[in-house]
Amino acid sequence: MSSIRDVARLAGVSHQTVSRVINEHPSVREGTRQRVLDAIAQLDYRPNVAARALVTNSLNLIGVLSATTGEFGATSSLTAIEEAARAAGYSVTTLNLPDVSADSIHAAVRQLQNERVDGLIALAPQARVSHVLAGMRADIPIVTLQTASGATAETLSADQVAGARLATEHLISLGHRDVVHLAGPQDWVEAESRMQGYLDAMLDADISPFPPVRGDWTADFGHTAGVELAHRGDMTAVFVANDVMAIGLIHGFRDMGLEVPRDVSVVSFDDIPVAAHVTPALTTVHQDFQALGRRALLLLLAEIRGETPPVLEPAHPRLIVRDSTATPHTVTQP
Amino acid sequence: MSSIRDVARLAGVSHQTVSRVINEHPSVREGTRQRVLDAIAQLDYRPNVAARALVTNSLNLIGVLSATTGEFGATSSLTAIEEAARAAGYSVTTLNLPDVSADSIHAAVRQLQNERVDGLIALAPQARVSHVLAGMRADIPIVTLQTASGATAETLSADQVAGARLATEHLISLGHRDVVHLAGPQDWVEAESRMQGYLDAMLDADISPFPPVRGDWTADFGHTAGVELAHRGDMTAVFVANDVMAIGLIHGFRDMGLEVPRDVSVVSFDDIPVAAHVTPALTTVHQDFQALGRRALLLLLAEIRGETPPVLEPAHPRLIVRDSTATPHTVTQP
DNA sequence: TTGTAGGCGTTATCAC
DNA sequence: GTGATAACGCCTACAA
Repeated sequence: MSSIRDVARLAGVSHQTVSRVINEHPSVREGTRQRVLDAIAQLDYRPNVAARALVTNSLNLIGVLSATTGEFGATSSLTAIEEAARAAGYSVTTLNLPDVSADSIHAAVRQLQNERVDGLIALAPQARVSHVLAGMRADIPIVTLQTASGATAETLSADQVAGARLATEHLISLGHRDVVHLAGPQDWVEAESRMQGYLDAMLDADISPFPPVRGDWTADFGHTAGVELAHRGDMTAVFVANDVMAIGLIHGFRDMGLEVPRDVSVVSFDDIPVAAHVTPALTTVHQDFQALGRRALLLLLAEIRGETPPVLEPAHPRLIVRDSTATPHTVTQP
Repeated sequence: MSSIRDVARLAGVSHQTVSRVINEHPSVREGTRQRVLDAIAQLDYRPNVAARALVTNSLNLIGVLSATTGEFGATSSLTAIEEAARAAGYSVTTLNLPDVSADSIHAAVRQLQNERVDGLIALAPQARVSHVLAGMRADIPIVTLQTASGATAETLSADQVAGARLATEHLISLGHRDVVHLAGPQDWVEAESRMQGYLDAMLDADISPFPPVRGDWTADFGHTAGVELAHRGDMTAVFVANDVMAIGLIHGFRDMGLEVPRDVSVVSFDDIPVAAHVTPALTTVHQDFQALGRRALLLLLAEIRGETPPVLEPAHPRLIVRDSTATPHTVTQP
């Protein structure tokens, strides 16, 4: 593997001139530049990132701390982050948290710092993670994605509350009053925001909300919840915090002889790729996870470069109405 | 940020001794070792990876070249790779291919080499990608994941053919003879293997197979195919190359008044998390994508270290029978 | 516009 | 067992 000096020798210049060409320094005569470029091509020379990092003190690397388990949203955001980062000349290293204890979070951040990342994006929707992060004051910029609470670190999210309100209001506008919320895990900021949107919508309509059912995002839990709610039988609609749980919920309902939307309406959140194809097709709130990822990266780069961060208005989720909602049974058959 | 010399000064030794302690060199007196360790802790010293990489010529970095679009399988494997790599002391950088042209593949490998990865795993199920990779002879080890064809590079995969055969034989054993295969894209090795399994099973049972329908893995395509196949109406069962397409297919069938499994049976591949909860619950072939990822990493590490690669027997997919299959209509109602 | 000197933080080599 | 010295490949600063 040839070095900058080999190129210099071949081009008949000093290694410093080669460095200038590589870094696009303006004061290099065009002829010299060409000779150097030729030599570079001829030797298939590639700058050594380690050597450069040693002196510039930056590897042009950003870290992603992920506490997700391959959900659709997180995966989409991650891909977007990676692409945007490379486009900006940074490479990306990902670290999956084994659990969300303060210890593993500390260890993970420490590890990423040891790897000399220039900044890091936390793809960690659990409130606890953002809190631990906020309380750590690592000496690199950190942007937390998909988290709504202000905390200390830079945070960013779609407007989950508005989306949830949209979903709930859709049910109410159809005539539902007995609307249950199947929520996400307590610790997740998104879960809280979506619940907030539900509560807001219910109270605005002068309906007293039910105590929410706490789920864990999985289809399996949704199924269990479906069976239980069918037993209770005191609601005509459910707002579910994500599509995957909704699919399980509908399954549970069916096992108990309840059909959606004939007997119960269901609205959920995310618009995963199969949402339009399951039976019934899901009425759901669509989010642009990729845009979210790109924006997180923009924010982080601004912080790394010490620029003033761009002003980013929150993304606006929108409701997609499909087959899982209808006017309530009791209303259509008085 | 303190350096090895700061530690040396504080511990009253030479920087070289500190280096020995860090690298667990045997010949350091225990007392000295402790003093150095204390100094390290006191200064919160962290080795500079760039400086180390400069002299060892390795960043302890492995690259993952991904040509997938967030499918369940690829995502699971990627996570497993990342975790296994970190456990082995390597960090991971991911590069998503914008497209699978030879140019982008070349550029991507080049980019990863510029980043000084010690080896790379291609999470690229398209045959073309493995071919381009095999023809490139980059000067770093490359392991290709989820690819069955031998090619030149190290490859690794679950036994897709066996899994597909299992699925098809299940249909045949139920009494189906008119079994259509909704395949994956032509270029994907997995798609080819699954088709091969279908063909094998059909021929073994002395049934002449249908020409397969080419899909693209998406639920949307599945839906289109469902509508078309319903028009044709010449089959009693479909073996679909993945669950997501199967969900779309069933949707398309339903739009045309065909119920699964009453009118048509469907078997698919992957066992994604919602497979058990959609209606009807999918009979499908389960694969352990995480194990696949871990094995890919094992193979790569062996190559990087110049060891003889471990002998890995292919993973054995298994069939999970749920509700989407039944005995054929024409047989149950003679 | 171009070249020379020095140093970034670490490991390897060879003394002692 | 420990230390001095020389790289590793590059960039910054300064000199020509």
